Amino acid sequence: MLTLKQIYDDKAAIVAGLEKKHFADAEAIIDRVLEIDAQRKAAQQKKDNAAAEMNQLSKSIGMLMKNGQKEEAEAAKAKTAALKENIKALEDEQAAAEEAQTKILLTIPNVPYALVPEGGSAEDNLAVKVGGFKLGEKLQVLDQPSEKAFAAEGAAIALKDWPEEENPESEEAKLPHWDLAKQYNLIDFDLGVKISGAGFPVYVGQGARLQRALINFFLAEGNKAGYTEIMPPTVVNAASGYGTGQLPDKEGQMYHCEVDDLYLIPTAEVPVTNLYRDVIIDEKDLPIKNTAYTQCFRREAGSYGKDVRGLNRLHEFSKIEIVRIDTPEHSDASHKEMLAHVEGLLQKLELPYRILRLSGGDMSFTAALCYDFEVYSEAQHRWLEVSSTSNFDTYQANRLKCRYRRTEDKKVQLAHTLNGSALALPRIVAALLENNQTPEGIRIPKALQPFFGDDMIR
RNA sequence: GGAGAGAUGGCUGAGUGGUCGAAAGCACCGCACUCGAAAUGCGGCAUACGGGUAACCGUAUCGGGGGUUCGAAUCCCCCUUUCUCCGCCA
Repeated sequence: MLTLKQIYDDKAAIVAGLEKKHFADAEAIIDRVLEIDAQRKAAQQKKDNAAAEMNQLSKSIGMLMKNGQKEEAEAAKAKTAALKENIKALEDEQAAAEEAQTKILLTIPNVPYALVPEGGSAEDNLAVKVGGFKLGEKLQVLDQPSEKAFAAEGAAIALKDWPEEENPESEEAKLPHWDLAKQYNLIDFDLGVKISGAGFPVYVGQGARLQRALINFFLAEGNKAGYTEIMPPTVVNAASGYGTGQLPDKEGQMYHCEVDDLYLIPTAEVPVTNLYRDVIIDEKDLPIKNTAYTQCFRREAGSYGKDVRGLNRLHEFSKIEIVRIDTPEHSDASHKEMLAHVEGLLQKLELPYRILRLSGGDMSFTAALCYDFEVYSEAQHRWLEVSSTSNFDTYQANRLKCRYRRTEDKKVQLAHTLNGSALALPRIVAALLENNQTPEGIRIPKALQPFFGDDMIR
């Protein structure tokens, strides 16, 4: 949720930012918030004054009682009734204004950073780097350290100009992962349908072992990079849903246990970020770096077609998330470290990837700056999103009331929150199976072999 | 699931209707003493919102919500949660 201070400080910038995010009627809605805010302030002033008067009166009644001046006390008491009613009315007025204001603020998305490309769709996303393959003459930033590549703005390509012919296609024909899953008996989709429904695959034998290997590999890499491992609950209350912004924005996308009013998490971001809800952190403890593996649950209402085939889109899947809490001054550096971490994972898995800076219209509701990582599926001939790594600036922190105390002046202020997938399993598995198939079996990348316990799925 | 006892500031912990936003101790910060440190002494030390250039002032907050009362940390009701006992159980 945006802060009122952000709006008061630079309304024009906020409105422009919201328009970049293709948020309709930005100016009118912001004006409405300010209008309600004026009412809120007026009501509070009146209420505060009335309450101050009441407090004075009550105090004097106490003194009079103590001194045995009963009649004077009774006279004073008589005056309180009207005052009390007035306070109640003003309190209601203030509460109503606050509620109306919050309700609107919750519907306003975060404001994108200046770096975010203009545009309303995925076509406008900017490919800023590729790795694991060469992209002709188009992107000359290949295989460079992240820091440098992200600085090389000139080399970026909007997806609408992406040279499809340069995609890392294989010479020979490759089977899609749903065929491979059957051939090697790795995943049983039909059994999943029987016991749960579509989108709940059953991993079997080497398929299940591959899941475990990837989870352990990702957690081990996270640990190596200094992230603290967290194992949170997979079910959260509504307050946590609001804290990270899934509610009310994505109400229908989460599984909801109505009897207990609990939600199945769509990502570990929710419980792990909410660890810091209503917390004031010492600046010296920042940045906080956590990683967590959880199962993730998404209803994915409205998805269809090739997007949901095989492992491409599931209702339940495994994901390792990295979450950071940081100062405003350092959050950008944190974000870059996270990007480098995710990139490193893809390199170790020897997958061809591209990194996209999402356009204003394609970013999530809560993000200020977001990069997607996609890997190329040689059998499906398409790019699959495997990570989304974002900086939320103070947007989540404001809802969470996640603040930190600055060392220098002891001031309390909102922290920045960041998170990213590192990584989500299903599409990684799809690409691994499809890209590494050989006549002898499916090759396991070197880095993963110690975790899988073999160099090949046979 | 049943019964009982709790939930107070960063921590410990006093407070059972009237200057209680809250004693005291610890922790922390500043100053004094000291060559320096320890010890000691003095002072400071919550958050949000509103007003004010500011000093500062007002309001709210003692797990959360509602109620009684002129006045609630204190009394009543509901919820959450912790502990103890019983039941059930991986």
